[in-house]
Amino acid sequence: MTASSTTPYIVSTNRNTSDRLHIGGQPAGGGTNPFATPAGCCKDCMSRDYCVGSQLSALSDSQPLPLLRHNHTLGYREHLFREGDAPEAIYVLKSGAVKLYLMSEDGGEQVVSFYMPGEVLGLDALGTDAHRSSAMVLERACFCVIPLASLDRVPGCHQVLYKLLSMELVRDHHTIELITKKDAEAKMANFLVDLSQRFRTRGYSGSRFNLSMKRTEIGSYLGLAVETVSRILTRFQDEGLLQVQRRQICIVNFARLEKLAGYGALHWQAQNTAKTGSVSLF
Amino acid sequence: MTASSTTPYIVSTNRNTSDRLHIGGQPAGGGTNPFATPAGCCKDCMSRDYCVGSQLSALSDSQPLPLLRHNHTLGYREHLFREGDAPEAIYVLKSGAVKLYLMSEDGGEQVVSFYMPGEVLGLDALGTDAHRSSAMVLERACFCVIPLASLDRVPGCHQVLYKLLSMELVRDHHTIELITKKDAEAKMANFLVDLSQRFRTRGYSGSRFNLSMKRTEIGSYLGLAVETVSRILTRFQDEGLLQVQRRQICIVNFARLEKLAGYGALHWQAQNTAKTGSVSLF
DNA sequence: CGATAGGTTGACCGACATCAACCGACGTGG
DNA sequence: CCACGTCGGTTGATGTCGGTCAACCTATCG
Repeated sequence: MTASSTTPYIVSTNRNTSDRLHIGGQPAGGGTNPFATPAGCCKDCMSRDYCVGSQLSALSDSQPLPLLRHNHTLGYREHLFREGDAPEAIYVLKSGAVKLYLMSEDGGEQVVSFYMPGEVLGLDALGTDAHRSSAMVLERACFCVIPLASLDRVPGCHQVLYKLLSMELVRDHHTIELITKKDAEAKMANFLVDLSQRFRTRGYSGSRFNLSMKRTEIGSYLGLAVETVSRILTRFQDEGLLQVQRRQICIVNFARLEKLAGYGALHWQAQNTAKTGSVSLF
Repeated sequence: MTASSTTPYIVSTNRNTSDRLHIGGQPAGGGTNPFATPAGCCKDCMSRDYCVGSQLSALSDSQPLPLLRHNHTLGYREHLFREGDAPEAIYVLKSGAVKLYLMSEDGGEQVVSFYMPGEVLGLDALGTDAHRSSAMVLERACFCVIPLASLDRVPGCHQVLYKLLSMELVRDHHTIELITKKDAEAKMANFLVDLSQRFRTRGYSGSRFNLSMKRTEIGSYLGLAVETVSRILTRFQDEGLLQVQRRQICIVNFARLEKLAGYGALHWQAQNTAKTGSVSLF
């Protein structure tokens, strides 16, 4: 290991060390904790431009969002909430990475989605009495916590929450489509393209990043066996699409990956591979 | 075919005839259109007890829900809304059946979910500027239409809407689990058990009903080929689990079907088949 | 009556799960 | 510091579930 021994593309990055508060790319700020929210208000927050949560407090720009507990941090494998917990707040992920998953009675877990900085967790319990899924930290994470009780006091918050909720629904629908209609290769390509784009949006490199989840979790999310995930990753590498070393990914040929993501599916989807335009299901 | 020729269990039912406003089971009322909402108010609506939409106007029980256009009806294959349409309202399905689906650029369609009377459509576009999915009528349907503009005037509606939205989210998560972790048999069993329970909730028979969707649509929803759906259905019949004739289903051994639905998955889920208690993922 | 759409059935085979062995990284304790 | 166990990841061999192709059946409708 120790990076860059075999592949010059990949720069060694410190993963899972305690001081690492960001995911992927370079830390965008130099300070101690660049992701600390200034005053319980998004106005001066550096994540503001891509943070979907910031739309909430954008409403109350004049005065800071009340009752916003900020800079709540959790370490690897800690839970933000678990199935059955009573909903108390919604959480804006500021840094790190989180997975949302279901637990079947037999112990098997089903990863439902991965969350990146700027995304909002806990919405799926909004009107209910209990969380129906668990959220576990994959990479030391820092949150803005907005207690449900305080939401009422944010005028106009509903529009924003509705939007976030429906965005999540739409995302899930795409996930369903991805899982049912595409073959393993397309699933992986899609997954990587999606990650890449989300990293880029956040100001990180879209071509060099590291995965915050293990193969098992990718497999669970995409409905593939670990071995398949591994194999496809190395196949992609052999074909010159990307470089991979454990969790570190370096996308070499994004266009081709994108093409694989869009078509290359279960045969009846194929046909017009001619189309070259950007596909981008997401 | 012509019903009951081979299987004594199944009673011939008139499908898709113009006067048939309900799905499955027997019509619960004798009149002309038993599903006509009385006065734009849920108070006297016969679907009230199971209608999740009724929670909305329950809030404003004293005076009827304002601006509620009711008894909007659509025929087979008509669209309630399409991908790209600007959201105008939310729709409570009063009778009939609807499918929600996505269209991939290559023309393939992905069924995302099926809706039954009492369920609410259009929530996934609430905070947004366009529908991201299409809703097509599978069986002549009748809706209560609640224009988005009028929602504000219903005090306390947000709690209800949040709840509906998160319920939908949770449902989708279960769908994802179903699709990724279970084998074809378990998927079908799950699908049927789910349908059965929803019918029962609505006062119809949970053991004898007919499907409002064709095999293709079931296949798309579950991520299976049509042929597989067909084969598994006949296998279930051969094993004495149910009787099937085209769209008509009569569940004979519900317990065993339920067991298949819960476990019987991809091997690593098996193990403790000993447990006999009710499984009910849904 | 023929045309068409939905559904069933059989034969075949390929993608992917499964099983098993192995490897490197990492943490712990002697 | 090394031995060792554990965990995550890779790779190969093998089996099989379910997708694909093709033919056929049945109901429905003009």
